[in-house]
Amino acid sequence: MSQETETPVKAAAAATGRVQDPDGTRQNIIDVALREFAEHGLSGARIDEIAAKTKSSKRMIYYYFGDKEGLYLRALEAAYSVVRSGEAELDLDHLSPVAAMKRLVEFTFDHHRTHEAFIRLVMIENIHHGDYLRKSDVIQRLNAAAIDKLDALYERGVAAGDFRPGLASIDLHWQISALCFFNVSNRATFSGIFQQDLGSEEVQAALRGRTVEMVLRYVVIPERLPATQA
Amino acid sequence: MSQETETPVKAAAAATGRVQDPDGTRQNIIDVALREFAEHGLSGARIDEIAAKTKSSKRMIYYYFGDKEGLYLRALEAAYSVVRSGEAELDLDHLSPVAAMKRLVEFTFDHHRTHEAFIRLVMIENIHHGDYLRKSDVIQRLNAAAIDKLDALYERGVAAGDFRPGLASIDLHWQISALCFFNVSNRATFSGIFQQDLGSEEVQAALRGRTVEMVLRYVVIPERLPATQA
Amino acid sequence: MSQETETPVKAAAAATGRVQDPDGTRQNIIDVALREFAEHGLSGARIDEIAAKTKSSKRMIYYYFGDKEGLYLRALEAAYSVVRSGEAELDLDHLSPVAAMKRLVEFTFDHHRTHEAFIRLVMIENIHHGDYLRKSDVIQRLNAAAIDKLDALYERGVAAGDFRPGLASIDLHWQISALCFFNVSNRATFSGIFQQDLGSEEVQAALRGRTVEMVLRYVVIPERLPATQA
Amino acid sequence: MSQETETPVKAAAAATGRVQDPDGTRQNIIDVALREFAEHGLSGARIDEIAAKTKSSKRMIYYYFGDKEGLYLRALEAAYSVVRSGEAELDLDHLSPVAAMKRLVEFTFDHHRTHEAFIRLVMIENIHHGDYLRKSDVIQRLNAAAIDKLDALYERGVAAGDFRPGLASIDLHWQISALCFFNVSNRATFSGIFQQDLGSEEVQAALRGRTVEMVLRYVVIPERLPATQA
DNA sequence: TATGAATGAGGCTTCATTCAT
DNA sequence: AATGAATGAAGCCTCATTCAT
Repeated sequence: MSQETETPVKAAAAATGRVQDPDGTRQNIIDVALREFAEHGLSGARIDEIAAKTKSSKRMIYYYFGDKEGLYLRALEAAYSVVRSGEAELDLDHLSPVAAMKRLVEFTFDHHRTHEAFIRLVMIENIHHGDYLRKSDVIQRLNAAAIDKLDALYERGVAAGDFRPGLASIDLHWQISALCFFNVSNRATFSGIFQQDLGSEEVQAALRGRTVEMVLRYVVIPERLPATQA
Repeated sequence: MSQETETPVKAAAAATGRVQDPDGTRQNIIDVALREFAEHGLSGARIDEIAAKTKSSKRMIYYYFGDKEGLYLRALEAAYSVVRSGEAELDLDHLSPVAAMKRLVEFTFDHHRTHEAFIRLVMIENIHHGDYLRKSDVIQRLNAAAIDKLDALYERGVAAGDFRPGLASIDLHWQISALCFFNVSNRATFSGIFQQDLGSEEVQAALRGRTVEMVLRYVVIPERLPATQA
Repeated sequence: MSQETETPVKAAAAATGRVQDPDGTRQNIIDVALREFAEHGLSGARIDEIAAKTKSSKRMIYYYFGDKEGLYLRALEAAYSVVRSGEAELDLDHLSPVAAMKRLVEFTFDHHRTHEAFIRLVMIENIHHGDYLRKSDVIQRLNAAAIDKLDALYERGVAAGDFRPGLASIDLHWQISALCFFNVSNRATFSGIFQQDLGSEEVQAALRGRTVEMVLRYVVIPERLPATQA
Repeated sequence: MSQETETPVKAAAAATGRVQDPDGTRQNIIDVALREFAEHGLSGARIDEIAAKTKSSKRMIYYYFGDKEGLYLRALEAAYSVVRSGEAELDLDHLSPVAAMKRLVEFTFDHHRTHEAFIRLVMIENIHHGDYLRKSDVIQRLNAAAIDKLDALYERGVAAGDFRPGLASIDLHWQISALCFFNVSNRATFSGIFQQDLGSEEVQAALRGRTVEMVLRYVVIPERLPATQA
């Protein structure tokens, strides 16, 4: 989250331990804040606690972010930014449409699962009715290209005769997201109610498989389904 | 949520003019608390605000519920209780397996959609890692029978040759829940990012249809799918 | 400023030293706040300092007055209230118009001089462009009758042929106020610049005499001026 | 307030593009500080705000003035300096004593009215018991000659038989100041209480006329009063 | 001479909770 | 059973000031 590029200033900072390094200070605060807000929510997080876990001070939080809400917004943006940049690494072009779709769903499932802080921030943001997300130009821009990959893949699959025509990729995105998001967001209550730990590797592998299956059965023409799904 | 039944105590209370209705007072507090916790979260909700919206006073909250967390737990239980009792009214036995499954998904979709406070409380509870839910015997009991209906239906469908065998009803429940829950829980951010209001009647109707379709394609044997889904 | 009427509750409060006494608590806070705001201004006064000098706590300030500005407003109202009720004791009817006018000016001069906290609060309020005063219904009401006495006196004097006709009592009030107010409000800088202490009894007596003389020469017909002023 | 005169240094600064104009920087800071202190008081004014409105930076304020109080003192001195130098332009010698006195009062009235920032700083300084003024040699010197003009005029008027003998010019100065100062300093509260705007041109003209009248009636022998005042 | 980054102390306010009646 | 008054701890935020470059 904080890929530092080596500069003289930062080198000095690293050496002495406490020299001026605006970007480093900012990023460090955001990193800590992201974790704290993800863990405790906007009202539950404590500025004092965030400051304490930071390399700098409470005062600097206000210096750079104005107030608690300003910091929360930057943390939210950082979370989206990290996740989206991770998604960019996914390469589907060399796979057949069906294999690519399988890969996409698996990737999304794993990606959500390994970015719990992001999931929790999105939950928290929804509790706040999306008020902060709506204020952020950054997030708007980041997500503009979020479904481009899926869109291209779907068109390719339809052209190849593998996918059912007539679906909208934003709807597909919604469905994939729902399953992958819920797996992380509601694990605690679901596990609690049905008295079983959904977080274990075996259960997760099974859930992942069923999620892939569900999406493929929805999108792929029955005859083109892989044998394991038939 | 607070259907009052006439009791001697309440009659007396009404007669003397003094409000002496323990159960009514308790229930009224819970009703208010449920709304406030659903809106603002556990740390975001304010005891003062809850008390002010109550027919009684802050002192009574502590008298009946001990502290803020105690009140939150009761509100959470009340939310689950209301939702589960609503589900009990669903009658699937007179429908064919496929029609019944369609009905079940539609019901779940609508039920979640019309019980936003419940959804939000579950989100909040997940933010708290399910700590309070785990403490509650009431919720455990309530949910024990939550998937009985689905279980019975699935068995009936398999026996009739309509459903694929080999699925676990708890998994089906997970998948249906994921789609229906996400529809409410993440509407704000999803709408925000893709710049369209997912809450409108038309969009909701479409989402509902696709959710049904996704489940049916997953469960029902292709040949037995209704024409509209083929 | 805090005329307490003996009640059982207050008797108990006085006995134990710290029992519930809302009015007493409120009044005590206002008394302290009035002094602190008069001494340091709105931004200069410290809530902590006010609370420390109070019989109760910082928390009670917010309980009763909401915030610092709310407390300031009540202190301002209290200051006006005290001054106006003091003025009510002045009885001019048994004196001749000229003697009464002399008496009125002397009274105003002394009254301002002995209510320095009030003067300072009014200065402070003027620094704030009268924003708080304008919000206060209480002050508006209090001052409605502020110049009634002067008005009646002036009319009587004109009718008796002692006073010049054609003056407006609000203008007279303005002039008397200016001289008596300035005596207190600007004493520090005036003394500082001209290197003499204007606060001594002798200088004050002289200033008072000249103030009376200035007003009488302005209002009274020359022939009717008392010998000492001629 | 900051009439810049061309100097070699400034020329160089303009040439190189780098701002290197100590006096200009200092004066600019004082100008801004004067306005801010006048508007918000010593404790109410913000160093950050002053710095922001300055052409230079916060660091320069500390470099030139040491601390906030040092800056306030220089601003106070600047305010007195500006006002006194304005007064120097008043020429009374070519007028008759009575006309000159009228002119002096009118001038003072207008001068105060058009230098509200000065008036407010004096109010603020009085709130601080004149502590800073007393520290300033500059102000002491400036004001030494403040009443010389009035003194000379009064002596001339007495010699001409126009003015009453036996008055002290410092007392006259006090009275004139009181009326002219109050007109500005207490306009907000006076307007607020009597629900009329004292700042309008008409009302100000009337107040000015009455102030002149009051002073003339106090100083001038009745027979020598101008017809309009009789 | 000049600047942006950094700071510690202290300011105002809010919170869940308890007390006295 | 019920109420308004009271509280201590802790929360968010701001201030004048200094440091590193």
